[in-house]
Amino acid sequence: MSRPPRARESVLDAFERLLMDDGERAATMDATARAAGVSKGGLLYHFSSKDALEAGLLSRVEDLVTADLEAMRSAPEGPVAFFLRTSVMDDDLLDRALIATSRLAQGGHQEASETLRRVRSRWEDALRPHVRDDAALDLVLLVSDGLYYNNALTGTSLVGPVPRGPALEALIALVEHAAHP
Amino acid sequence: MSRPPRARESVLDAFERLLMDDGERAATMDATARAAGVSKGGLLYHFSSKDALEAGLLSRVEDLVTADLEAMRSAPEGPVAFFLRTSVMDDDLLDRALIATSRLAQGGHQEASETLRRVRSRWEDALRPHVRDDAALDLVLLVSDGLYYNNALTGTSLVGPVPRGPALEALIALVEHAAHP
DNA sequence: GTCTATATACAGATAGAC
DNA sequence: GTCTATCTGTATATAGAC
Repeated sequence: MSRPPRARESVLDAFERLLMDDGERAATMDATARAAGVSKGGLLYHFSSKDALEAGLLSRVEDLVTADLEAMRSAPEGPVAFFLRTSVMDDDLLDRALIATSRLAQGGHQEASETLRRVRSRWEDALRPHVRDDAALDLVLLVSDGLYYNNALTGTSLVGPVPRGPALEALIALVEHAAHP
Repeated sequence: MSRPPRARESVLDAFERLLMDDGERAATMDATARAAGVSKGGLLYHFSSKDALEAGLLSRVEDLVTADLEAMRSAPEGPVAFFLRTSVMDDDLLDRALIATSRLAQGGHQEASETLRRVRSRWEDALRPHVRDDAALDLVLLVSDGLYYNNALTGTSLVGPVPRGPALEALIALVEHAAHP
């Protein structure tokens, strides 16, 4: 399990950022290389094709979700509240990777869609024991999806319609009350 | 208030469909013309640039939302249940236009993002009198966003993770119970 | 109103120097 | 490992025939 080269990670970071901020169309090899501070040839040494670059992003997502599930299991406030709270984007590694992946998926990228489905199903399995029934599980997941969707729309910028602070706490309390067994 | 030319509408339909099914990148002028059964020159007669084509989609969305708000006001089951039920994609005119618009928005299209924000705010205003408080309003809107997000991901295809039939009824009941004044 | 032909720009990818 | 130069395909847009 070797640590990946630093330049490779910078390229992935830049690719994510471009997908988030400007969308799939703007996230070209050229723009990614420029944003990462390498030449196109340099990028192509680490990722020999656009497909390889995209695959790199997807595998990063899976790793980050594994870590997130671990944190969720041991969260003092409980998995449901933890899950909802961390669905409000904090610009952390997982949030960025997930939004970038959903940009790819919405661009028709088959494997990106499958990755998102698989990720959602892993969360589903982790949350199921902590909610009353299937409707409650749907509720929790859909609220989380809604939060991600809004975060993805506003990109990294400004204030969106996503509840924060006391409004977020009230929302979590409401969902918890509706969802708990 | 003249009826728009039929060819123009076909072009918009094709553009929507391409955005939904294959994403922003695939929704080129060329592909749109081909799918609408006209030549590129023919398309450019109706929409003199890509910007004009995108603007045509956005103005269609606003019109459809106006009609939807009218229907929501007079829905027998009440605005909240109507809103949630129609957030599960039925492949109707509004659903298609909205998903296509969100593809544009996620491609970095500024006016598309603004249109979606404006639309969301119109729904917000229509729903506010029918829910208990702000947290309940957030809940209803976020569940709807979550439904749209999942519909948008699975595109027009197959079964996604979106609840249907009895599962949808259970979800609506749960949200109604949590949200009603 | 709708077509073909073409100009210009930029995408992904290859070759090979350093 | 990283660079420059270049090939090939395709996107938007223009010009002008029918």
